[in-house]
Order: sequence, then C-alpha cells, then structure tokens
Amino acid sequence: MANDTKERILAAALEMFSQNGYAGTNIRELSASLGLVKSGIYKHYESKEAIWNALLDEMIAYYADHFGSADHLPPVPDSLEALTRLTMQMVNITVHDEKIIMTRKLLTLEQFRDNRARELATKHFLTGLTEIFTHIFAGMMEKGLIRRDDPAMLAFSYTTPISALIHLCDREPEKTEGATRQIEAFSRHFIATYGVK
Amino acid sequence: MANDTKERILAAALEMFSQNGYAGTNIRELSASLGLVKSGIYKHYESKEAIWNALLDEMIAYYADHFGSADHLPPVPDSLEALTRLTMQMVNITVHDEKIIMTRKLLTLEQFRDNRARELATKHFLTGLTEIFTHIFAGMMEKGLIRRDDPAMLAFSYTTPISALIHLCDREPEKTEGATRQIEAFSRHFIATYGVK
DNA sequence: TTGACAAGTGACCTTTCGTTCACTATAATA
DNA sequence: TATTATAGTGAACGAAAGGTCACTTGTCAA
Repeated sequence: MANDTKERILAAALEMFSQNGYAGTNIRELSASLGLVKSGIYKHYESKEAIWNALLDEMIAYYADHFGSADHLPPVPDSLEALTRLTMQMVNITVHDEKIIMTRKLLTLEQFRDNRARELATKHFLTGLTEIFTHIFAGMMEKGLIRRDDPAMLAFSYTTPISALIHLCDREPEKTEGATRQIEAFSRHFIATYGVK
Repeated sequence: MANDTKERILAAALEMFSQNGYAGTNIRELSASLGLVKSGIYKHYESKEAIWNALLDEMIAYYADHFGSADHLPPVPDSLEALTRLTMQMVNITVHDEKIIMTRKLLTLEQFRDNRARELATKHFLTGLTEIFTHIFAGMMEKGLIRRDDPAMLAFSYTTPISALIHLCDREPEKTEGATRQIEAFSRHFIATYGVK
C-alpha cells in the first residue's frame, strides 16, 4: 500500500517543533496541517514522543550520512579566493534551505531538554564545522596558501563568527542578506590576515 | 505590607522558563516552587503571560542599565596581557553566574516566539559584545598595542568565537572548564596575530 | 469475489492546563 | 477596637491536551 504519510508526519513535525518547540506543539494542529484528524496520527506513531524520537533518529542519521565521515569533506581550495567561494557556497545553502533552517531552530529549542538534541546541537553549531575547516586549513597550509599555524585554532576562529551570523539569520530572517555580506567581508578579512600573499 | 513575593515569582519564573521554556512551564509547579498554591500567583500577576512580560521588562531594563550606555564600557586594557585578563574576568562571570546563564537560556528558547526576546537575544549574543570590544580595540590601536585594522571587524572576530563557547557551556555545563581554557587559548592566539610586539 | 489489512474518522476518555472565586488569616490603619 | 486591604487557600471551571476505540473505507492478494 503506497503511503508516505509516515514521512509527511515527520516533515510536518519538523516544521511545527522548530517553530513552537516540542511542548508548544499539539497533535491536533500537526494532524490538521496534513489534512487528517488527530487520531489518524496514531496509526503511524504511537505517541507524540515517538514522533519526536523518530524525527531525531532521522536527523542524526542524516547528519552521520552527510557530515559524519571523511568521505564528505569538501576539496581543499587551491586559492584564497576559492576559500571564500567555497565558504559562501556553503553559507548560501545553509541560510536558504528551509529544512536546514528548521533543523537548526529545532536543535536550538530542544538542546536543554533532550540529550540527543544537545549532542547534535554541539556538532551542528560548533564541532562539525570546525572539523571540516581544520582539514581545509591544514591542506591550505600544505599548499602554502595560508601561513603555518594551528589549523584547528584557525578553523575555530573562522567558523564560529560565521556560525554566529547564521544564527542571526535564523532569528531575524530579514537580516539574511546583510549577514551574508558580512560573512563574505569576514572571510576576506580573515584571508588578508592569515593568507600568504 | 512588606512582601517580596512578586519578585520571588519572577525569580522562579526565570528558573522554570529557562529550563522548560514558556510553553513547557506550568503555573502549578511555579507556585509550588515558591511554597504556595497555584491560585496564590494570581494575587500578584493576572496571567502566565503577564509574568512572562514582567520578566522580560526586567531583563530589558537590566540590560539597558548595565550595558546600554557608554558609561559602563570597561577601561581600555593597557597591555596585551591585560586584554586576556579582562576577557577571562568577563567570561568567568558570565559562565558561572546562574542568573546570567538562565537569562541566556531563556532568550535562546524564546527568541523565535517573542519579538522582544528576539531583539534582546541579538544584543546579548552578538551586537552587545561586539560594540564593547569595538571600543576596546579602537582604544588599543590608539595606544599602539594592536595593529591598525577595522576595530569593528576585529571585535566581531574576537567576540563571536568566545560567544560560541559560552553557548557550549550553557548546553553542556560539564564542559565549562575546558571551554574556559579554550577561550583563554583563543584570546592569546588572537593577540599573537593582531597584537603589536 | 472475497477476505484481510492498512489508513483514516469521529466520538469519547482522562489528565492537565490556566483561571476564577468565595473564603480565611494577618497585619496595618483609622 | 473596629475596619480594611493584602496574601494566601482550596474547591471548582471550561478549555485544551494526549490518547483510545469501534467503525468505515479503499486496496491488494488469494
């Protein structure tokens, strides 16, 4: 029996949980947004908490698939300009893709309540990006594009300001364009500081 | 009639709202934590939302009082080492003071729901610190302690990584000590980059 | 064609929520 | 001392929450 309701429920749950939080979301509205009555939900998930857990399972699996292994590391840029290009490409995806935005918001809202959300939040907001750019900066140092320094420290110094502006976009979406420009300016300033001329 | 119940309610509300969010907090528990029965609350505030608004009023006023004007800017450090000292002093307060921690958590949880929380979150997490350190770096450039550069950009580059680690402390308090050390290491690395030897 | 089953409905249940209200105890005021 | 306002109690209320269940419908396999 061809049916995608189970996944549509998760999509709707992501939307509502990321907007109103877990406690602020009720099953009636969630069902209604899918065009069904609330008891219908329980044919697919046994409880509100089960929906939450399934959603987190999916998010954790997605993260592991896309950022979890060294296979998915982006290629090391071969010029300073290419570093900014790569950065802006990643940033533009992350601040405009609705699903990614909702994922961040959800992790923001539930990080203090749920341990798995807490862990994933730290990866999403801090360690994940830092690891990727540690690899990138190490590679660029090898190539002589960036001054020899601690690549992890540079990655941390590079990604956390960008992360701060991404959070600003989540909070005040009307500032997205300005924040994006500021990220680019920051990237160029960073390169001016650490890049080898 | 000497009574501080009204303020004790706000203190308890800060505690519960910052832990469970507005929607996840109920008046029964809130009252119980103060040793009174839930109807007693309504002698002091007319509704749950009124408590929320009063709490936000207080937070906004507190912020304006303590960080709102140029009067409260810290003195410009007169050595590179003093910059790290000042930084660590500010950080140690902010990651150990329970009330400040709860304020950040509350803003984190309610930034998408309430417009005033949204604005205050941006100040707390981004623009506030950046402004303070723009002033500091401008002053240190004047004194020849830091290489001439855009002070606002340096302030942004300096404060947002620190902010990211403060958020980590809020999320995973057991990492507070490690994060503090990392902030100090970052501060010294920053100085090694931008400081004038 | 029929039987089985998955998907969806609508009425209903229990619990919990925020809120109200009549009442009591207390302590300052006239 | 009598009065009055304040702080707090406990029972009750309606609304909304999460969840159950008997039932209908539509689809596929035998």
